[in-house]
Amino acid sequence: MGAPTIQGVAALAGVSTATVSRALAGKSSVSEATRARVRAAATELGYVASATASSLASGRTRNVGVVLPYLGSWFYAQVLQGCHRALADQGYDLTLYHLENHAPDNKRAAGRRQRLFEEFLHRKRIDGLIAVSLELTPAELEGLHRIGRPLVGVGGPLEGVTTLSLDDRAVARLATEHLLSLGHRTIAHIGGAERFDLDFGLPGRRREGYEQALVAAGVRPDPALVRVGDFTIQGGYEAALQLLGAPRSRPTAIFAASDEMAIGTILAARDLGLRVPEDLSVVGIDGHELGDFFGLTTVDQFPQKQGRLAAERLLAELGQDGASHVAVPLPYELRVRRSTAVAPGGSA
Amino acid sequence: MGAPTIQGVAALAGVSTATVSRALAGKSSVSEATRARVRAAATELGYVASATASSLASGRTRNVGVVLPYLGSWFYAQVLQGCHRALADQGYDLTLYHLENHAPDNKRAAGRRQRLFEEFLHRKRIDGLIAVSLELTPAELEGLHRIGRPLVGVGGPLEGVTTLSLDDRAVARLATEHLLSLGHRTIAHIGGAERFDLDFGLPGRRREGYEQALVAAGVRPDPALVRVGDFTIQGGYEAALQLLGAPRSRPTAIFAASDEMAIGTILAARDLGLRVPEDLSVVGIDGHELGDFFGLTTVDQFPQKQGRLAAERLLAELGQDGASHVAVPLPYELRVRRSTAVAPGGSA
DNA sequence: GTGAAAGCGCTAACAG
DNA sequence: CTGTTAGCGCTTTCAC
Repeated sequence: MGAPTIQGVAALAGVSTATVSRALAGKSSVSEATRARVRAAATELGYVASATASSLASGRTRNVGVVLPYLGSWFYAQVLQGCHRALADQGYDLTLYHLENHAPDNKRAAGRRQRLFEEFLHRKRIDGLIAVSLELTPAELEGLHRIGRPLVGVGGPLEGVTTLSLDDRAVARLATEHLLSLGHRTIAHIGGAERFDLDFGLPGRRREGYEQALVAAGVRPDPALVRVGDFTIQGGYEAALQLLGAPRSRPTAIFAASDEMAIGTILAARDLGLRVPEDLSVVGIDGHELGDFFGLTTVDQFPQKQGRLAAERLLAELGQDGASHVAVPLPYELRVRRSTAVAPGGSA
Repeated sequence: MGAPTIQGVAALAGVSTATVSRALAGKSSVSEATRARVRAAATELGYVASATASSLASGRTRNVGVVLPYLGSWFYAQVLQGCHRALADQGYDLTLYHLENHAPDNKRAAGRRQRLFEEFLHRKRIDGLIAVSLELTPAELEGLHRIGRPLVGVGGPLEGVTTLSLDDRAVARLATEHLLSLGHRTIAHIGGAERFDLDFGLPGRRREGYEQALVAAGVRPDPALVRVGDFTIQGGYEAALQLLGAPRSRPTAIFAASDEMAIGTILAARDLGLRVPEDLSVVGIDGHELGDFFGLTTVDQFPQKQGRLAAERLLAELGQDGASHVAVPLPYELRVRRSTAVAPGGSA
């Protein structure tokens, strides 16, 4: 007994296969009576249309690919979850393409990556693609366009691609202005090293926003107050130890470019016997789930919503045929918790 | 210009489409000379076989589904990553089916879940399925079998399904014995509440292992030393506060059923002014990435490897036709770091 | 070794 | 509103 086919349903309902197809696809050109009979037959047989056959015949797969780095990080998992839900609600499957951490000398990872852009993505299994935080080589970008399907990027500008992106400078300014408004003047920053194949210069833009806010407030940016972390708790911890260990120029506030680094900062402060926020204010970026537990003030960027918006955008482009290729700004919001307060001895 | 088809390759190579198919599929019945010509033609045209057409014709999709809960948690993301890599290395795509958190009154989530088991999984888009930590209703399980494809479970026994599972009792015994061997006698446990639709009684089994180890060492289990958390840092923190706040019967060691709860325990101890490990030893389960930072002693269960093993198992079942339906034990290993030490005033 | 031909199960004109 | 008729782009007998 193979699985039921459209033929079986047609026979049972006493109509042609074309009618079954139309009825089940919800086309308007089917009488309600017929549709009901077809539905009943389909249910009775437990019929579900074969995606492969349907795809081949129609040219639509009802499947979307998502290319994503760092599956292990909370942030990207949230984005993925947002994509998944939005797609599933529209009946779409999601095929996951994970891009591994890019160690330059890792041959195997490089091979996997190449195979992704040259083989997997070209199998016509997907109607469209969502690319999250990808910095691509020209060859890879060309490969992406060559698949000839709508493409939506999240988090970085891709040549000729609709992209949802966060205004990193504005976010960093907002975080820094929050600290300034509390009277802080010695504000340190833990950012990220500029890597080659990721982030689209994100660390740089956040640092710029930080400096812009300082300058606008008449505070002179001090390079000694800037450290780089690797966006992990540990990285933030270590950078914060350096910053807070300096006896002379210890900052009264630290703005970290990610919540995980901010949490590392809070832990470092504790280990040094500093109280947060009495002795040190800390603010991060992301809206990480742990932020609540640590009382972390942050600029939330709603990662799950980013995934949802990307999926909705892509589905829209699949619906109408004209791709727009616009840049869409992503929402963000300052979320004040217990890790920030008026500067010691200062006044707001 | 549509994408190149097998026809174009055949024409360019001067052979039939059948030969192109065979040559590219690596069948032995093609002369090396022909194969080389076909390869060259395919490369020249940038030809990649359409997965949908190939699937329809052959009945094999080269795609595997992964059903997974809690995408947001580090642990499951690791499992997924392990699956993905193993599958991709064999040329398989991975279609992700995320099962949302099961709030009993959440109609939308329940609807999504039902649709998954009755529609998405039956579209013949996948050759097989990996089910991670799913506790299913009989109807859902029946639905899974009805798709008529190989099935591999991770983390819980599914009726008539090959399952990779951790010996939770043994793991809990190992963790507890580690503490006992350091001279601890007042050992508390932070476990999980038994939920209805998940975990296969995992919290219960871990608690049993804990009690077995105690009894074997001549220590009488004390229900007052057991608290439930929700497997998060926050949950562990709160449970630990309760445990450590009791002035009379404060434990010298805490065994948490997950690393995240163990980390919460460490943070709670710090907030109470207790030193780890001098005043309190802490051990967890998982092998969480944060364990290193916090110096957490744990029983590692290699989640990424779990995903890889599941994928390899499934691919094996796809290769040979006979499903085995055996239970495969998962590896684990005690990993001693700085959070455990000899009991205060005791001796090992 | 290679080619011809028959589908895989569905959708999409085109008629009526 | 419904049926008939071609395929979608491959894989796979079955011949040669």
